[in-house]
Amino acid sequence: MDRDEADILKRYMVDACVKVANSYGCCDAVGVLRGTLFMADRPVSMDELVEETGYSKSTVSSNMSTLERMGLAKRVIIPGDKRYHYIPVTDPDSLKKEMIINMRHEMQGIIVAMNRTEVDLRASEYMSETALERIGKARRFYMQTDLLLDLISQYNTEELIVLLQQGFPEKK
Amino acid sequence: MDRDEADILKRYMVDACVKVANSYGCCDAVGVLRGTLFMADRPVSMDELVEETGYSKSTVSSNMSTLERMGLAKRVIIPGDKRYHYIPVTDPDSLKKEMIINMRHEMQGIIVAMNRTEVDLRASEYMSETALERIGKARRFYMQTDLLLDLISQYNTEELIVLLQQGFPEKK
DNA sequence: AGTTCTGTTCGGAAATTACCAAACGTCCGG
DNA sequence: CCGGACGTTTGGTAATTTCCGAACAGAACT
Repeated sequence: MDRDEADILKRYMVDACVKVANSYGCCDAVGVLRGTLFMADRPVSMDELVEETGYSKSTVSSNMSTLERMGLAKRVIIPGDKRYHYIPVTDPDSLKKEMIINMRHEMQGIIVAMNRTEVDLRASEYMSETALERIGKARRFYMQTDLLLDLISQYNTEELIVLLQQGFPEKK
Repeated sequence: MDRDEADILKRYMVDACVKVANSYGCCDAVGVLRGTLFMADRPVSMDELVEETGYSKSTVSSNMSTLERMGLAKRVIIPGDKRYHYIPVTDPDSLKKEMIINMRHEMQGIIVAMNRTEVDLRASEYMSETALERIGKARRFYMQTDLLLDLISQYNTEELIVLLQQGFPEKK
């Protein structure tokens, strides 16, 4: 297969991955690399990624590191080849786990901030009831969401779908 | 309450909001404004936001628009005042809805890309079985997740927690 | 009509980021 | 101990983004 053909085949995935990457504040290269990796039919070495994406070696190196950190790519060892090779992470459980970890991290950051703010507020002579109440309400939301995410992480997606589709036992 | 006192009180929330904003690829100003708005004990006009954040009017204007677009702030009308006033969105249902919409949007973008890629792949003379299989597997994951998000959006958080905590009826 | 008080948009300056090429460190096989 | 193949880190540059001030447009009031 020639380069042009490969580029045409992967363009939609690359575009979609770039959009996702951007929505998380990552640069285009992360998306391009993710899409390219996804469309490869075998583990890909760094030079091949350089070749296929047109980015420099250093750009590929650093952005593959971020993809790895995000849990979207993994290094594998090819016997008889001392270079690293990358494969995309497509395993549903890993992807789901990664998504949930990220979301919980966000929740927990906000919860910690709210706790600290509440302490400050109560110590302040200008203690605002409105602010305290708002913090209480919002914190309850974030803590509930965090708990929900924890529960969700204990089931796999199929189980969750079944559970939610059957819903509550009918109350007569 | 003087400015310094207010700044101390809101610092944790501002920091946390900036972090969240950055993780979504937004600039600091979005986070600062969100945190400031959250800590206000009444609807805030744009000049007050200018005053409290130190950003210029134009910066506040454009970034408040993005906060509104993200569903994190809302404009309200104060009778007898022709200026706009902002309030933070803290309603759990709205926040949850917004989160789910964003995630589903991401899922659907990838699904569309995969569908198009599959068409291309099947039409290609170099049709890669590996790629086809990977797309099938991944698409199933994204479609399932999308369905799950849809189901999740039909319950409120309390209901979901109860449902998942009781789990499946014990099978003897 | 004109005036004043809004908020948005525009153009440019400053700061930040993405990217590349080259230098560097490291690991292996001789 | 020495080359050679790899991947990472660094320094500089080009491009992008952020932000501000000024110009602008729209109400509401006189």
